Order: sequence, then structure tokens, then C-alpha cells
Amino acid sequence: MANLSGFAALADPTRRQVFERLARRPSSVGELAEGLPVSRPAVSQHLKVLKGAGLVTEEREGTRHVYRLDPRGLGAMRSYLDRFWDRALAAFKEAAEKETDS
Amino acid sequence: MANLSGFAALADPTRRQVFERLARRPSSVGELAEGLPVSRPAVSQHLKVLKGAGLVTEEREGTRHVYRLDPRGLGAMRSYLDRFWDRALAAFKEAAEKETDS
DNA sequence: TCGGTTGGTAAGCTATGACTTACCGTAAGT
DNA sequence: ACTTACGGTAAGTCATAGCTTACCAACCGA
Repeated sequence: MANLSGFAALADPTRRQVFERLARRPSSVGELAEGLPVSRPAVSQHLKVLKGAGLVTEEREGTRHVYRLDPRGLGAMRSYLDRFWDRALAAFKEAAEKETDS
Repeated sequence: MANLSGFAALADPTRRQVFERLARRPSSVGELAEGLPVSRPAVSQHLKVLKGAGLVTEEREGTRHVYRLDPRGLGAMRSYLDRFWDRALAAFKEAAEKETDS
């Protein structure tokens, strides 16, 4: 089974903001920290978690560290949820039919 | 934007176990608690969170409370991730091309 | 080589989250 | 009515997560 820490990674609102900003454009740590209500070290720590979840990659340009989205973690999460999608629809229909019985 | 607390809901491992067991078959609180390494109240609290995230529905049969998967929360999470899927692939290709430049 | 820019890490604080036991409410069977 | 089964809630404990400031390392331009 793939790495599911992506759920924990996207659970935090500010970390989700970091993720969504990187979806707009690849950015450095400082650029991200400017537009966010937290300090630069906090952003750095969030990026570490996102990277560990495979949601983000790091590329070093001199001293600048540029982060961008990584499809790997995203794909793992998507396929995890897809495994339950059919089940959920089936459960919904069963419940709906049981409802109309009464 | 839809309810994104699903990420927080699935972030916890034992709560994810509850969710996955409900994918197999709709179950009552006690049934769930039997197969899990935590107490029944803990399961009850997890179900409250899952329900709040729209991942699970509750149906009362007398004193038994039967829980089953709810497609609503699952769908919200899927479409959220899908919004970033194309972006992630594009970012990956850009990075790969920049790699071959050097 | 030295000053400035960039960013990761350490240490510490605080809030929150997951868990426990104890308790209470409600429905069903006798 | 009494009892038993089922499950949600309260209160308290402990670990962890997110944040801050302070510090250090690495790379770059003059």
C-alpha cells in the first residue's frame, strides 16, 4: 500500500495553503512565507511534511530551494479514495432502498 | 468550497481503520469496537468525526446505530484532489525538461 | 574574503487530539 | 416495572503537532 501520510499532510489548513500556492506556481520558501500568516521556519517545516508525503518535490538553485507539486503522492491519495468510491455509492443506494421500504 | 475536514478525518490511522471496515460492510458501534484495539467510546468519537466530515452516515435500528459509507464526503475529497492533478503532472514535466537541459 | 541572502534545524511553549474510565439515556425483552 | 444491551457524553491524562525565536550552514556577489 502506498504512503497515506498525505491525508495528515493536507489535514492542516495552513499546510493546505502552502500546497495550493505551489499548485499555482513553483515557489521558494521565502516567496511562500511572504503571502502566509506564519513565519518562514514554519513554512519550511510544512514543506518538509509535504515532501515526506510525496506531495511536493524540492529543487535547489544555488541557495534558493524551489518547491513544486509532485504527482506521486497525489496519485496515491486519489487511488486510495477511488477504492472506496463504488462501495460508497452502493452503500448509499442500499440505504435509500431501505428507506423507501418503510 | 466543500467540506475538507475529510483530510483530518482520514489522517488518523485507527479512524482510517474504522472507515475501511465500514467499506466492507455497514456495522454498529460495538461490532466495530470488537475488531479494533481501542475502546467502544473511542470508536464512537471517531464515528462522530467521520460523520462530521460527511464520510459516514448513521441509521438507528432500535438502540443499535448502524454506520455506512457516505459518498458525499468522499466525492468532495476526490474533486479537491482532481483540481490539482493536471497541475501536478504539468509541474512534473517542466521539472523533467529542466533536468535534461543540464 | 567578507557581507548579505536564503533556508534548514534546535529548543521551547501551547493547544489540540486520541484515549481511558465513569456515567447516563434509551430502547427491547421478560 | 426491571433488567439488559447498546451507545453517546463528560472529565481527565498524555502525547504530539504547529508555532515562535534563536542559531547555524551554504552559496553568491562585491
